[in-house]
Amino acid sequence: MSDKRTQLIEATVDLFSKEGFWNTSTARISKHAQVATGTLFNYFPSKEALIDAVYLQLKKEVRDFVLEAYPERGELRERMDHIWDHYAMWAVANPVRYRLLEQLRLSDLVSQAAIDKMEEELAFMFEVVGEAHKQGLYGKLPFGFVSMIIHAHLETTINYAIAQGLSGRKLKNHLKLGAETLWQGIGAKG
Amino acid sequence: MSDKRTQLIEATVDLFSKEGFWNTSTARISKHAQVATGTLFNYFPSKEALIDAVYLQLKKEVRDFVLEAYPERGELRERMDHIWDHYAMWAVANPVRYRLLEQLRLSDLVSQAAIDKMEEELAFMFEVVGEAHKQGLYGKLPFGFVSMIIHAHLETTINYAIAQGLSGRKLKNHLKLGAETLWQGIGAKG
DNA sequence: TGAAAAAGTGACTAGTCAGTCATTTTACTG
DNA sequence: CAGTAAAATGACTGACTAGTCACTTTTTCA
Repeated sequence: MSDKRTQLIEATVDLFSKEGFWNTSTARISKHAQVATGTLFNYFPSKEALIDAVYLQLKKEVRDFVLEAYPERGELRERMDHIWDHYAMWAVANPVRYRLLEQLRLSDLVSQAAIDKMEEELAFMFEVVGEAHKQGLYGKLPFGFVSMIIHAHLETTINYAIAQGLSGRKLKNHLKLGAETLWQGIGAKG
Repeated sequence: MSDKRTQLIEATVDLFSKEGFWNTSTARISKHAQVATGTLFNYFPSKEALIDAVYLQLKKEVRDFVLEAYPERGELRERMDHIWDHYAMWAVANPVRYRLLEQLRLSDLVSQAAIDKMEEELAFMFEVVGEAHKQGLYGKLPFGFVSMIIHAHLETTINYAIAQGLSGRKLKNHLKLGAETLWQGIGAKG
């Protein structure tokens, strides 16, 4: 991975976060990366390709963090908790990158190819949700609905933690509270 | 309210939904509204003012729908259910407008003044959340966290209903299920 | 009816954009 | 060193942008 490529991606993350996608021209990115405008297009054939690369880079960072010490062969609940905690901790430790990732996800700027590629690499996360469903942990709720609830609730838990600037033990407690609220809500009754 | 003003707002809603904000120029909006480019700027001093007007128009539509037959003096739970159901039903009946509203909310394109103005007009919705908090309905959860959860969960409930194309009795049942899940999750224990 | 006001028009301006390409600089090889 | 390939450069292009303004058409009302 070339040095200039990394510089360009980091400059893009920085400017997108500070100014938003739409106020960030390729010229500004090049300048910020201390590189000529043409050089950007030596590394990325188009602005869209650069955005894809930024998206994939950030997703890769999350995945790597979540997979650190991941209990591959542990109990379902243990794996779920690991993902929940690590995903949230990465987000809280990297709020700028997390926000950018969320914005990119909703923006239509990332190509379907890039999204597909990353969903493949994050498959292990979706698997645990499916596994829990098979074990009947969700009661009568439809699977698709539960998936959406889990995702939204994790996002909300993260957003609150970032807004409150939680860290350390307070963060741990909040994440636990968030998870409890979720399970209490979607858990099978009785 | 002038006819051309309405045409321009509707054309903007239409193009923003179809093409996104950033691929929609004032020239295209004018053309779509069958009006000259200059006419747009007779009605709105700038593109931003037009976007504000679109935002306020959509919010007004939601508010009017929610306030229809609103049980102003009813029990807290009755009022909450009314808001929950009507907000969601508007969204499901107007998915394009709902999506645009959500996107605008996250986009930084709407001026703070417009946001403030609308929050004032939607104050009655926030009040019920606060009232429920005072009655201790949320148990040990912090108020700010509960507010975010309620909002996110309503959004999720709506998104699932739209994705599944629910309507009629199926929609009613789904909304009830969504509300139950929420209360089961955030409700005070014991 | 006629004159003044209001509403509507679209060619135009000044500026921005993504992307190109002829040229220069750097890195490598023998 | 020389010779060559690869990398980097930045002035430039054509397409597009929000917004303007001198002008035309329509509406109003005495």
